[in-house]
Amino acid sequence: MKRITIYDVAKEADVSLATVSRVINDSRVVREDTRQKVKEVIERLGYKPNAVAQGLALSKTTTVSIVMSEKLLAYNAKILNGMMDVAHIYNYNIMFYTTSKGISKMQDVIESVIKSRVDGMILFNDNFTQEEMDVLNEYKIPMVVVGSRFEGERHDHVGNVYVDFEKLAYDLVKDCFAKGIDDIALMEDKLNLSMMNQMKKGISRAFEEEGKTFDGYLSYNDTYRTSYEFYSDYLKDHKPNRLNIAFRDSQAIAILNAAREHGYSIPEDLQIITVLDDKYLPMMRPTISAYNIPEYDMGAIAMRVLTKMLVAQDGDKLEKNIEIQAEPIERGSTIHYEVKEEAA
Amino acid sequence: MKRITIYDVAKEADVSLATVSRVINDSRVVREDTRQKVKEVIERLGYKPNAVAQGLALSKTTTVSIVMSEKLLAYNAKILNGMMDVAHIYNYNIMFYTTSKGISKMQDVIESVIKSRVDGMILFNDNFTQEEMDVLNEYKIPMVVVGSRFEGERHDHVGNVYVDFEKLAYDLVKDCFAKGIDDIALMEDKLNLSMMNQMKKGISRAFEEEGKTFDGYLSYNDTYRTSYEFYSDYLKDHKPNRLNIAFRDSQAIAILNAAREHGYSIPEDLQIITVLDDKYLPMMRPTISAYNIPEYDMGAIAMRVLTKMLVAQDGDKLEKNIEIQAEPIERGSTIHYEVKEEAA
DNA sequence: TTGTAGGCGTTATCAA
DNA sequence: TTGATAACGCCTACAA
Repeated sequence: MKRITIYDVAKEADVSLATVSRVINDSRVVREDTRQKVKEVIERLGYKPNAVAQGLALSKTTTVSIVMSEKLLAYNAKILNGMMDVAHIYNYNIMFYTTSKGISKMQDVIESVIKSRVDGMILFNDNFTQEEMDVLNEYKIPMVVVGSRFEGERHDHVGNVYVDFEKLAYDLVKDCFAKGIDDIALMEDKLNLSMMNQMKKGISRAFEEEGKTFDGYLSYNDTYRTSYEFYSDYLKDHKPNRLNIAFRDSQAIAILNAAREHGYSIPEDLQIITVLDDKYLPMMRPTISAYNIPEYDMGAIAMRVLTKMLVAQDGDKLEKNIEIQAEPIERGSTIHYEVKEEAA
Repeated sequence: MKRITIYDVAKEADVSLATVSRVINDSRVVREDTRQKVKEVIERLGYKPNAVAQGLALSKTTTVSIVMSEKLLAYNAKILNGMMDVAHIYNYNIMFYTTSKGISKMQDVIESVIKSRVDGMILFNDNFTQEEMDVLNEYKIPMVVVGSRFEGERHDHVGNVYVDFEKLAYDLVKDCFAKGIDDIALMEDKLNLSMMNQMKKGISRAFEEEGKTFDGYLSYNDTYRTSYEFYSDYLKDHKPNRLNIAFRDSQAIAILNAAREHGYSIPEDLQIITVLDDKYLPMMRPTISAYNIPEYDMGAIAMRVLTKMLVAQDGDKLEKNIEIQAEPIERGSTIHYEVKEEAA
């Protein structure tokens, strides 16, 4: 069961190992007939180059790591798929790391990432502290932060692929004002705190521009059950807000179920819009409006940016910061008004 | 920016690299004061052992790969979390591979897995052919197949952590018979074909034991949209079956929505039960019954079995095949009958 | 076009 | 208890 090595191939093909190395690396200096001979032997022996040895020899592992929190994993399958596909196209392997509260802290992950000498990494925003970022910065590992706008210091080795949630929220609220709605609630989502903050900022900015103050931030726990109970409770001594902004599906569904059970109808009494779309939203009755965030693309772009960073020479200018556009999708949980665009 | 190596540490600490190697590997033969000295230097220089070089020297990478299909990723977050946590506990890194129709075929993945010299791998069932398995078998890579019962040849290097869907389906149908229901439909799920087949087998076996034939297999496409349309159509010239078995949430929800829109009420006119539970099922109205499959544990167990296989000596007997129990969860979409158990 | 030899960063064996 | 030194499997000048 001994794994066969480049030596075995060389001996069998009666050439030196350098030649074998050349053919497996597609060097063009090797004569056609010897190339064929070597290839035949490789095939016959079933030789597979040892990537570990290659990595050591080249100081380059052609693997990049992706690290995200376990909690977010369930919501980011598409983004992950985008990353995986692009990584595969560029022949990068993926070292996958998750962080979880009890078991595996970001610190451990960073330690592992450094030891395994990956060429670069992708980090999900909301998943690291400034301290942790500092460690990473010491090692100057090329990385791209994905999700929301990265608000830390911009080093040359970090890129950012993001949705501008501040702007999204701002635009949404401005739009509501134009429709005469200013009774707005934003449901907290503890899973995405920095995104949450950016949303809050955007909403507040819109309010302030009208000389108003936003006070519709509803803070509670982060599961469906607790959201549902919270909102059921809330409705006992509040009327529902006219527009309710939820971040994820389960919050939106919690509002929907609780409101209906309190005799309210949607969208007449209250409207609901979710930020992150999801296949479950159109399964609800009524269907729930959301934003179309091209998650797969976002992952794909993030990985592509990273691969570009990895091959870039010093001095190459490349766009490491890319904003992803999110478009509203109107469904049954919001009322459609005439679009107020002036230009055709 | 040169990465510092064991040599740098050795020189700085004024010992040989062998000694440094000993302290980072917790060898007990090194004198306490030199250990301290070396440790201090390691700390000061921020030295991190190069896992690639270690891998080469030891012929052991302490990484295992997980490979699953992109489509399944969205449904298997918990199982993945279980695997990741256990891997982390045992200090294994994870090489993550996904297969997708257009981009990355199983064959490529196998190629990569072999090249990267992982110590073992976890495969999701329904994601490989016999041929591919044959390739893997040649290399005798320790692996565990997770999900459903593995029906291929049992080599010594493959384990299996699974839910017995045949039995689950059989028991469910027997139960129905006992309640006087024999009008049963099973919705096809193209994402999980081998599980589907095992379900079908179990149902058919139960029917045959009663001298009946099962003909309620409803086959169609695999998205919510198409399921919904299919079932809406189906209801135009069929009455709904009394019991409808769905595999995943979206199929169950499709049935629920379509049936209600046709004026049927649930569970009075038709009952629905889903195999794979999910947080969305209890959000529906009515809430939808399902089975409790401990997914996180399943992943954790699978990874644990793999790690055990990796350290096992030849001749060690260890339980590589583990069945995971699934318990029914009764919710609003099924009618609760008195349990017919005899023993208290 | 091919081969030789040194290096990539560790671990392990054997002496000292 | 420590230190040389030979692997581990590959790549790449440099020489032939």
